[in-house]
Amino acid sequence: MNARIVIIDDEAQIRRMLRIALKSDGYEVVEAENGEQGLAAVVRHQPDLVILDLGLPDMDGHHVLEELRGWSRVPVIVLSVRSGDREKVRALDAGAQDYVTKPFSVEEFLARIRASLRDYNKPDAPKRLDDGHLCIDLAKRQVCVAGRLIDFTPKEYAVLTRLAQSPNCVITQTQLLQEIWGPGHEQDTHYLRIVVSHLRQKLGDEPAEPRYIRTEAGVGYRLVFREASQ
Amino acid sequence: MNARIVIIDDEAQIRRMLRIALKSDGYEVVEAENGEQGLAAVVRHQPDLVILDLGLPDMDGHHVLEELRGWSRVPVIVLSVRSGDREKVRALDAGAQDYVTKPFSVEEFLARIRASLRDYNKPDAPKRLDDGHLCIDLAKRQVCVAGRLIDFTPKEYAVLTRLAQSPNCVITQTQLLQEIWGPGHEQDTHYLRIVVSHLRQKLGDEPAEPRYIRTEAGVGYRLVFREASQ
DNA sequence: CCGAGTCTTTACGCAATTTTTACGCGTTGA
DNA sequence: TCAACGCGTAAAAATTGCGTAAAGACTCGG
Repeated sequence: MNARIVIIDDEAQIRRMLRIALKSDGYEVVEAENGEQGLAAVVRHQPDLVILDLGLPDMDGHHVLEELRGWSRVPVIVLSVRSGDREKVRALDAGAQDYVTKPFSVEEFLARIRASLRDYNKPDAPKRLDDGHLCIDLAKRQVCVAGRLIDFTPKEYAVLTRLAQSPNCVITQTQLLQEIWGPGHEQDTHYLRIVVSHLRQKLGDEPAEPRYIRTEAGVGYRLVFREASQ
Repeated sequence: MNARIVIIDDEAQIRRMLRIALKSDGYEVVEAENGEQGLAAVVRHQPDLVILDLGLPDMDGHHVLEELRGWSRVPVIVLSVRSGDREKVRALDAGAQDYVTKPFSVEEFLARIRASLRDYNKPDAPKRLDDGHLCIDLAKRQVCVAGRLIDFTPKEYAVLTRLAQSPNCVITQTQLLQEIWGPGHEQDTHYLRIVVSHLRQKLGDEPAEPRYIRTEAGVGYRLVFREASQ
């Protein structure tokens, strides 16, 4: 989960300071001391964010940003001693997420990094289970069986996704009843049997030899998933 | 294409300057001179960006941001005379996209607005949906059905486009009510039913087997789109 | 100040979902 | 062997939520 950050800056001092600050915040850091190295590092390490100094020895920082934007939309925070409007406008319009002028406060800089990562990495958790036959898309709230979209009632969907959250693990009856029907329904196990029955019908599961929802007698249920992706 | 921007600032001078600069760049501008007015304006005008001054007469700017983030993810650029790290870190971590210290360069400020608008409107949000029968153009704010332009009331349009921003995903009733009717209306689900009813009529959708707006009972609604083009 | 358009309130028929009730089947243990 | 128990299924009854219409309240521009 630790974000990876590429620093492109020719000053070893700045790199050192940033590296220490970033690592202590749990980021993975990759350093590059010129534009060419920087672009190579972005290709190689696929970072979640890039810190780019405009004053590089081999090529103009604006040029680096321009080239980068030709094939990547990774968020870039530009760093510069130059504080002229023109520079800032140019960098921001070229696709930089933010522009920070040296000298800067480390705390503020880290906060700007957090903001960039947060805002950019929004579509990050498309949780999905798919084994070719059954596909559960938690983000879209959609379930397919053999390519067919299936409709579920709220309770049915809740039970199925609760099981899907911990594939291949037994979820106890009490747990399911408490979490879905609310406290005070721990004894109503027949609700569960009915819902599971409907689920198996819609999933094309035979209760004698169920492919997906296995019964653990007296305990609870388990969703069996072979090729579970993350 | 014209983005709408809400300015929340108590100083008429600053508002005036921003208004002139923003309008000359083609933005639609709405002004508010305190926090309460500002929040109301965001609910009412559904802006694409918010400019928020931290020094407001009625409530703390941080508090405004906090409340706003409870129900909206519209990008916010914070404006302040205070330049302390703590302030900046707090605002950025609370969900601000950017933090600009007064006095500031108008050119730079406009560039930061362009950057925020550009970066925020990127994630998986197609500006235009078209399946041959229904065409939703979010940029032009136009909707066609079978080649005919359709008129919608503001609420109808807001619901439709909110659904269109995440095609094929369920948007919960609470989400729709909070984002469009504002906080405090989470329970008024019948508003939604009425608006959806009107939308289906205008879209030529039968509620029994809806082609476009599908009901997820007890949860929310989903805009079904097969051939979503760019 | 008025009227058109919009939003809110109110009301009611209908459909879907949940809960209740009932019954058959296999396993287990006395 | 058979009674008790947990499970699965199928129906009903009850409850909840949905869709629509229509009337009153509100807003805004002229």
